[in-house]
Amino acid sequence: MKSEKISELTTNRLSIYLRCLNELAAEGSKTVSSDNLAKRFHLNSAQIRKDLACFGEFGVRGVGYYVEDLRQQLTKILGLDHHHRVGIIGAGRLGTALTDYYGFRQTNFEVAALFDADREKIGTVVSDVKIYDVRDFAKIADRQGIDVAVIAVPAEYAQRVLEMIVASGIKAVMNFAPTPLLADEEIKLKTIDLTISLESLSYFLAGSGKNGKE
Amino acid sequence: MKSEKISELTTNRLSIYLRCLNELAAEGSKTVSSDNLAKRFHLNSAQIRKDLACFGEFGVRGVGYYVEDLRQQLTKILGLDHHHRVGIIGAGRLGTALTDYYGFRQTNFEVAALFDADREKIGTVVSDVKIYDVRDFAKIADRQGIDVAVIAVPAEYAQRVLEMIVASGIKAVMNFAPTPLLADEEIKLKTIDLTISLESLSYFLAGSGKNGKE
DNA sequence: ACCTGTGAAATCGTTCACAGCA
DNA sequence: TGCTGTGAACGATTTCACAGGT
Repeated sequence: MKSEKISELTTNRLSIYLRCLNELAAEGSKTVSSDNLAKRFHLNSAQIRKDLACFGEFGVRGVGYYVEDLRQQLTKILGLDHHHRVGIIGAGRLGTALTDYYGFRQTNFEVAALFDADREKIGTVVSDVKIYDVRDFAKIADRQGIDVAVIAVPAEYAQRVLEMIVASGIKAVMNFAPTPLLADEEIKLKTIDLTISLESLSYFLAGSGKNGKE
Repeated sequence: MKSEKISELTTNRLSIYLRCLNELAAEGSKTVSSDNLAKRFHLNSAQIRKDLACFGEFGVRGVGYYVEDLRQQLTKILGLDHHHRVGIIGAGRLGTALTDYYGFRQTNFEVAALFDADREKIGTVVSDVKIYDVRDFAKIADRQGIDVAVIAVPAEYAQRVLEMIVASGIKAVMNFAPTPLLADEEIKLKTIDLTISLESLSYFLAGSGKNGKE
């Protein structure tokens, strides 16, 4: 085990390993080797061993990893044994679609409240989640115990919304606005920029013929 | 200029530069230096010059880059001067939310058709886009000139849907199902895995106190 | 015989530093 | 003087290859 900085690339892969272990557990497998795991997605087995070695020595030489044991370890490492409450700012199409995104529930995240500036929307309910006035964000976030915020507003408001979120003491933010945001070091900000992904497809199609692959 | 392989990290940054150039052009700036661009997002100016140098010598020593010229060059390189027609498979919350996602229109992408397996949905219209039977995908895709597919179905169907898409001759695919998919080399597959992003936030909150940042 | 854990090598990406042109 | 384009240094990540445990 090494307690140095762990790269996000590594933790992202842990998510993938965990999913696979959940499947293996459901299928009744008792053990699995890194080679075996590597073949499922096409990864290198050394990478899997290295990723896991960041957190401890979970394997047994000559045998592999015990599926159930590793599953529990990864669940704990990723914090998936804790419940989180999510507030989504922006009750447009995207915000409401996310409200009942199955991935949230699956991952122990619960959408507790939506926020918008539109008078028409405030007070209404979407998928059992109430839409509040964005000006009451800090108050509601505190009252509801919200610890994760999702930014689903147009790009031009995103930075201001982020600042409001940070001011309310929330430390984990997911941003869907297609613009890079600036935040302090202690905030975990994850931007999902669909426009960049689209333009990446566009680039591929423009130069077409040449290689693709993820 | 070097015609070697260009990394996706580079083309992703081109998207960001282009956005910025569009703003600069709107503000009436005539020229901009790499140093100046670098300060807007906090990047290194050498990286910007290197990224651009992959595609040609666009700058002028002592001056910088001509905003309008570079804007047009990048638009062309990213293929944003071409129109694309999108088919979305899965007319659930996510699929329909994407249907009128503003980023599509902005980027010269047009959602031409939705596809679903649910009899109730087939034949109805969402935001002026018709929902077709997924079994007719190849036929409709061909008739409508669809060249980009979006997978917005549950994870367990995603691989099969991808194979159907590839079989119909489409080369660019965006996948929202939280599972890594396998595709041939000549297909450009971009997976946007919200579950991994969520688990990344969860990991951060679990080990909290320690550093965040994008 | 099999499989992990890990140094060492290879690859990929970023940043530095400066030559060279306007 | 100001700024680009780029080789060289640096840093991060991946892969190789094998020692060592069961």
